[in-house]
Amino acid sequence: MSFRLYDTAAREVRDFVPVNPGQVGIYHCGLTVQGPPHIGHIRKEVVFDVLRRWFEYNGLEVTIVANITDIDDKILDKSAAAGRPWWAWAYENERALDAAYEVLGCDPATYQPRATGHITEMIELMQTLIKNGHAYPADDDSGDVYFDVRSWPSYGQLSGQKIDDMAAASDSDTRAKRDPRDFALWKGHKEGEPETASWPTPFGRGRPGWHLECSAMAAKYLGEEFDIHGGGIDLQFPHHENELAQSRAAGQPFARYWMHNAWVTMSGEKMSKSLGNSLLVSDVIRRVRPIELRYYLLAAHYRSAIEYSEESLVADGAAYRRLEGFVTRATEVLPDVRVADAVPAEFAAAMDDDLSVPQALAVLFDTVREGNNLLSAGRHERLRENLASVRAMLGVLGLDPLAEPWVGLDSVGSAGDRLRGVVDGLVRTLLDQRQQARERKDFAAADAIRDRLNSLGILVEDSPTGTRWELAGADTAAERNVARGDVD
RNA sequence: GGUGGAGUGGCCGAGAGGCGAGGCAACGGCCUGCAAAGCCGUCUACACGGGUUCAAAUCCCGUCUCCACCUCCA
Repeated sequence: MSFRLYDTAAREVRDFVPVNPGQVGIYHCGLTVQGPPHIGHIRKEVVFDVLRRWFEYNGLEVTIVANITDIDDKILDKSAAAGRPWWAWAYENERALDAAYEVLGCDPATYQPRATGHITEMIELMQTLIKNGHAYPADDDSGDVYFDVRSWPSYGQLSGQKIDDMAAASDSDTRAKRDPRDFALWKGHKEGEPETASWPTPFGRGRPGWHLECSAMAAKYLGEEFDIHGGGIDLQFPHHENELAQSRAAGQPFARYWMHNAWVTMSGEKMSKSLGNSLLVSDVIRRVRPIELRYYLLAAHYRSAIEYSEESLVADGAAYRRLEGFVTRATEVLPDVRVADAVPAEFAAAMDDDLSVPQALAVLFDTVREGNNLLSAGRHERLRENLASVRAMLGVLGLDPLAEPWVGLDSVGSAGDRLRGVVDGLVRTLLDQRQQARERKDFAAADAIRDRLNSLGILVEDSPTGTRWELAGADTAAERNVARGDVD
């Protein structure tokens, strides 16, 4: 493949060359599980899911490691405020995050290591850094361990900043620091913090500084040199800058490419908790189908901010239903079409160019328009190729309505299957009566049946091959599958 | 103070010297008993002021506005 990726460190698009031919190792920062995920958090997951799918389409073997930061200041603060153990709080939010991945059709990471499970690796890394002269334990008895930024000349290379222009680090007390910019590798245990939130080290009891875990875990699972390190753009500094400094100072080459996605903003500003809960993934998927939310989050280029609005979310839902509608109608005519092995060259070229999803979507929409024309013209042989191609493109984006996880009734179970059969049978009975009315030109009666179904939230659509019905605004893929049927 | 990004048609959103990206909405037409869906068409935009060029949304200079990061952030 001739994939090109914008590398934050180089500030330009670079040819992608993996460390090991045929394989890709990706590390992206999961979440600090201090609360349930909002749609900004999950955008990152969707972006990296599309990246993974594109690599897999191209035959590469992909390993994805996404950390879970399950101990930090905010987790301690919020769990204490809620009167719950920090570990219960963190784990509950980790499960909410996993549920959000799943509902948006993101394949799980190869592994999701937790910070608290890698204390030993962090201690080893600190010892290496101290031995190399790049870190030091605080000489008060705080138990803190700091990275010595002055000892690392290229500190600031990722974010393009000079040490002397930076503000002092505020993540810990500055008294014991040699330079105010030094950052904490390890935070000594403080009075009033739970004993369970501290671990023994040669430097005293304490807990991980945020940055250290990623250096330790990335090296453990992906090796000392790996392909892509990613996350939200805000992580560029300080988090990724610090990771890079730690790992390089410990003698590791670390990531070859740095990939950062932009924000979901509201009213032009970064999303934050003050905006309330309305944009939690769990809440938004009550208003739009998860697959439409996925479309919304991937339709813009990953390096462009998405300015959230209810209107654009709804508009993108309509755009997705245009794609889905074609697949549905064409599949009714040609039920045995398989997904094509290859996507159109123009689509591939767009994806290869730094994951240019907007241009790839333009190719997809053009192909769908052509497909709709073939469908009306009854040109089934060409339609067959067209549909196979459309589904291949949708598959790369994780949006094929006939592929997992969007199809299949596993989550509904046999009771749901039976219910679907019952509902379909009832609706079909009414639609049969409507058809009889239409045949005797009693359009008033026919329209009355349709209006009645509409008022129940059932959309009725006639086509040359029969009448289709569908539940309007179904909340979930499972529900939609339950509540949908075709009548010949 | 330092670093980086952005301003595109009613809305969303690509592009980065020359052939109207794409989507949503609206309007007109075709199709339909009527709808819906689909198709065809219409709406010729690039913050502002200069400049370079045969040609500028794109390059240069200046101005305005907005946003992010500067050690808790996806």
